[in-house]
Amino acid sequence: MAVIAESKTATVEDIVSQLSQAVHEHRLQPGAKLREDEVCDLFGVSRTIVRQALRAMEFEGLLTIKKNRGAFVSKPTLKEAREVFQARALIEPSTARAAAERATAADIELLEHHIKEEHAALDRDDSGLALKLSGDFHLEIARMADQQTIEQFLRQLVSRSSLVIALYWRRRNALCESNAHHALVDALRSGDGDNAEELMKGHLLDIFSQLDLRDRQGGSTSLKDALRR
Amino acid sequence: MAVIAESKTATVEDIVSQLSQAVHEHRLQPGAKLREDEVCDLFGVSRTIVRQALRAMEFEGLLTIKKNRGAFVSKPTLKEAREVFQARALIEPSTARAAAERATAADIELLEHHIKEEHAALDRDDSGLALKLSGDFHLEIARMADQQTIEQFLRQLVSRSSLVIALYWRRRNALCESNAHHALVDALRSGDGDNAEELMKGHLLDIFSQLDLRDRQGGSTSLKDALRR
DNA sequence: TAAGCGCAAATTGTATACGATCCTTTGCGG
DNA sequence: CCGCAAAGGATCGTATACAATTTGCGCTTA
Repeated sequence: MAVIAESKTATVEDIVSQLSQAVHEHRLQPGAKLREDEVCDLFGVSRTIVRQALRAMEFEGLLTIKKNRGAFVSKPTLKEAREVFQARALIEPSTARAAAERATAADIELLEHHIKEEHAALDRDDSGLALKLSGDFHLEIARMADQQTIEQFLRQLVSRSSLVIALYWRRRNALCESNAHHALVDALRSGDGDNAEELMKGHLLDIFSQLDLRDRQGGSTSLKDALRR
Repeated sequence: MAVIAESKTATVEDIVSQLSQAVHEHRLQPGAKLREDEVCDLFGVSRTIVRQALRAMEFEGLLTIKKNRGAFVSKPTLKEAREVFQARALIEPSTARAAAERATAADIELLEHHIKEEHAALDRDDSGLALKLSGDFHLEIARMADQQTIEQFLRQLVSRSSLVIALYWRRRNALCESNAHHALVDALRSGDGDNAEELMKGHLLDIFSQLDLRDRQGGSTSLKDALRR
């Protein structure tokens, strides 16, 4: 786990931030275990702080804490994966509409800068960072809509989306969704709420369609079945 | 329902549940302070457990923890109050539609039982309990829709709605919204998704229209008194 | 009398020690 | 050789002790 320790004592927020980013960028894969002592050593704090951080990430859906077993990066089930994107499809289109009606020039510039960074990350083959920036793009739109409650929910959904993508994405390399983001920015700039709403709806459907969310009859995950080929 | 200290050591969930219920029923008013030692004595556990419970309630939006100051029942601002009901208006209608398409006879019976309890509580002049049951009614519908992610969000929204109502409700005594709930159950029973969606939308608008936009100072309540009923 | 300063009490934040639980391994018996 | 059980180690859960911060009171002084 390539997380850098802080020179001075890290806060709960520092730990949550760094660990979250590691999950978002798929440096920590679903199922990975986070031992408390290990995190303590990495950040140079006591277990009290680490446990607060892990608990916070559990609330966000990033971790699953099993009693007396430890904290693990969540592994969303197929049902949860579908629910995440159903919820996003329910929330984000109208949020994009609201954003279009409120977007300032500075907002647009920020989004364009965001897309540029995303492209740069892809050019560097840093698909993990690109994925995180892609998520941040959606969050930025929610922020522009000036709906903090929705934004908070969306933050959780984007986090879980990252886990879903780690588990169910078909082609790991191709993340060619920047066109959709460009089109969205255009709609936001022109204040076209209808268009922004439709584009966002289509964009989410597009992502959804690229997930392999078919029922895997191996849901049993029986070891016997898995070994017989 | 027994409140006050348990004979055997209470768990974090016990404390969250009882404190949450106290907030939902307005026995704990927005702005009330929850001192850690006091909660410790009430439930007979150490501060470690109490702090976990308070932190969990903060994540749900019920409490606001100020560093080195303590935990207080949240006081949603006017903007937050609007956002809560805007979010509910966004989420709940489609949830009601999904529920209508999936409702079983047992589900309908449960909802009717719920309404009966709510009426009984109102007859007993226990408006606090009636309010909580009213919120649970909405959560029950989300559960019927089989959307756990949405249900989880709605749980937070219902919690915050309780705070909003405590602060901004016009007529504290009159909670005559059971008609809307009855109509909803009828729509759910007949599997009429369109109607359920419309009824839910209207119901939420109705509640929203009864909120008072003037600023109001909420009285503080003693924790001990609030938990003893 | 009102304002300002400072110390003490109360309250929360953090670290650590101890106890409980779970998993692995090892040893014995079949 | 295999299966079951007990012991040991590793890890987490809880309580308590100590440190840091805030708050409120009382004193002083203009």
